[in-house]
Amino acid sequence: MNIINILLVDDHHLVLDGMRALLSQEPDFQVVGEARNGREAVEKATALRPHIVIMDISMPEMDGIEATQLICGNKSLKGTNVMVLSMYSNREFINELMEAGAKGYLLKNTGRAELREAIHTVSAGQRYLCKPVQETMDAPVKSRSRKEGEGFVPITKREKEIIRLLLAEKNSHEIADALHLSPATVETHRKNILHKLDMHSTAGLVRYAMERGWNLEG
Amino acid sequence: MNIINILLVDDHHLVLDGMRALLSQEPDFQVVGEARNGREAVEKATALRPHIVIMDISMPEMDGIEATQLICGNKSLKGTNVMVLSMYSNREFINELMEAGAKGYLLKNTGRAELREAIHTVSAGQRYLCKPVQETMDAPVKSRSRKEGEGFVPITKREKEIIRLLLAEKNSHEIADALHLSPATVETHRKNILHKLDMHSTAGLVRYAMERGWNLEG
DNA sequence: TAAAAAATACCCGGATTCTGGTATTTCACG
DNA sequence: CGTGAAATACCAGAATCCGGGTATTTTTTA
Repeated sequence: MNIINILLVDDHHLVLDGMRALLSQEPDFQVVGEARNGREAVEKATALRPHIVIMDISMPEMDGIEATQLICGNKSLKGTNVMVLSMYSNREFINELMEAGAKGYLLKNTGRAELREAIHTVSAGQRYLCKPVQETMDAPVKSRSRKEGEGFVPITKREKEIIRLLLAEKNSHEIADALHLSPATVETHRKNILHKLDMHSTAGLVRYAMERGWNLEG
Repeated sequence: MNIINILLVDDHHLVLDGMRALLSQEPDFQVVGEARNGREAVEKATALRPHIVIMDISMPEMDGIEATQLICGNKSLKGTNVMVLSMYSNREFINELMEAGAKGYLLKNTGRAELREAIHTVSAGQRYLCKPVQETMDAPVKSRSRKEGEGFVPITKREKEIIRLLLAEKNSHEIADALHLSPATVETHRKNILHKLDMHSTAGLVRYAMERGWNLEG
C-alpha cells in the first residue's frame, strides 16, 4: 500500500493538531506539512509536492479559494490534488472551488471513515464530494445570474477594507472617516462590490465575508 | 495523577474526532462523551458529570452560551467546569460566557501545550484565559451601553427565524411573505432585536448570527 | 510607456431601514 | 385564571442604502 503524503491547511492551530493526530492513526497517511493561510499553502504545496492538500476555506491573508486556484493552476503540480474541507455547503463555494480545480469537497461534520475514503479517492486524482454537497449541486438552480465559467471576481484590497468595516457595523459615513475618504467614494466601492458578487444588500456582503473568515484581519 | 474526564462539544464531527485523537495522546485525559449541540451538551453533562466540558460556541439547536448557562447554573453539577473553545475573541462572547459561568476561554488557534495546561487548570476549578482573550478583556472599553451584569438577552424563536431570513439576503417585505406576516410586524421584530442586542444595523445582526452558527438551521 | 485596473468623487431618485412611538391578541407559566 | 412575555400590526419622519449613471486621478502591469 502506497503512503499518501498530505498537506494540511487550516488557520486554527488546534484543528491542525487534531487532524494530524487523527490522520496519524492511519498507517497509509503521512502528514508532510501544515499551512495556516492560503499564501503558506501555495508555498508549501510547491515545496513539498504532496499527493493531496486538505484545504480549509476561511483563512486570513489569502482564502482557500484563491489558494486552490493557484495550486491547481500550477502545471508543475500535476500530481497534487486539492480537497476542500469546509463548514459550509453553499452553492457558490462549491462552484467556485470546483472551477478552481478542487477534486474533493468534504464538510467538517462528516465522519472519519468518509474522510479516509475521500483522501484515497482524491489523492488518486478522482472526484469526491460528500453527500450534502452532491445534493446542493443536484438541487435545481433558481436563477443563476452570474453565468457559468465566469465565477471568479477579484475583490480588491480597498474593497476588502470596506467590507471589514461593514462587519464592524459602520455605515458609509463612518467608513469614509475611518479611511479618510469621501462618503461618495465609499458608496461607489460598496456598489461595485455588490455588483461583482451579484448581491443586493449589506446582509449578503457580511455573510459572504464571514464565511470566508475576513472578520479577523485578512 | 488523577484522570480528567472530558466532555467534548462541537457540531463538526471531524473536529470531535480530531480533538479526541489529540487528547487520547495524553495519558491523564479521558474523553468520556461527545455532544454535537447545546441541548445534547446539557444532557450529557448531567448524565456523565465530567470534570470539564470543552465547549464550542456556534452550534445549531442551542448555542454554547445557553448550554454553558444551563450547565453552570445547575447546582448539582458543581464539579463540572466549562471551558470555551471558540474561533472568536469578541468582548461580547467573552463577557457573556464568563457571566454564564465558564471558567476557561481558549481560541481555536492556540497550541496543544496550552490546551493541556488549560484543561488542567480549568478542571481544577480555576480560571484560564488564553492571551488574546486576556488582552481583549484588558483593553479599554469604548462606551459599553449595555450595562454590566445585564448581559443576557433572550432572543425569541420568532426573532431567530427572522434573523435567519436576513442572512438569506431577504428584506422585510420578503420575510413577511415567507412567514405570512405583515411587513410591519417584521419591522417591529427587527427593531426589537436591534434594541435587545444594542445594535444599529443589519450588518451587525448578520455578524452576530454567523458567529453563533445560526446560518444553518438553529 | 501605453493600456488596463483600481481608487477617487459626484448626481439623482426610489427603496429600505432605523428610530420612536402605540396597541391588540395570543400563549405560556405560575 | 390572571399576569407577563411574545407575537402581531400600524404610524410617521429621518437616515441610509441601492441602482444607474459619469468622470478624473493614481497605480499596476503587460
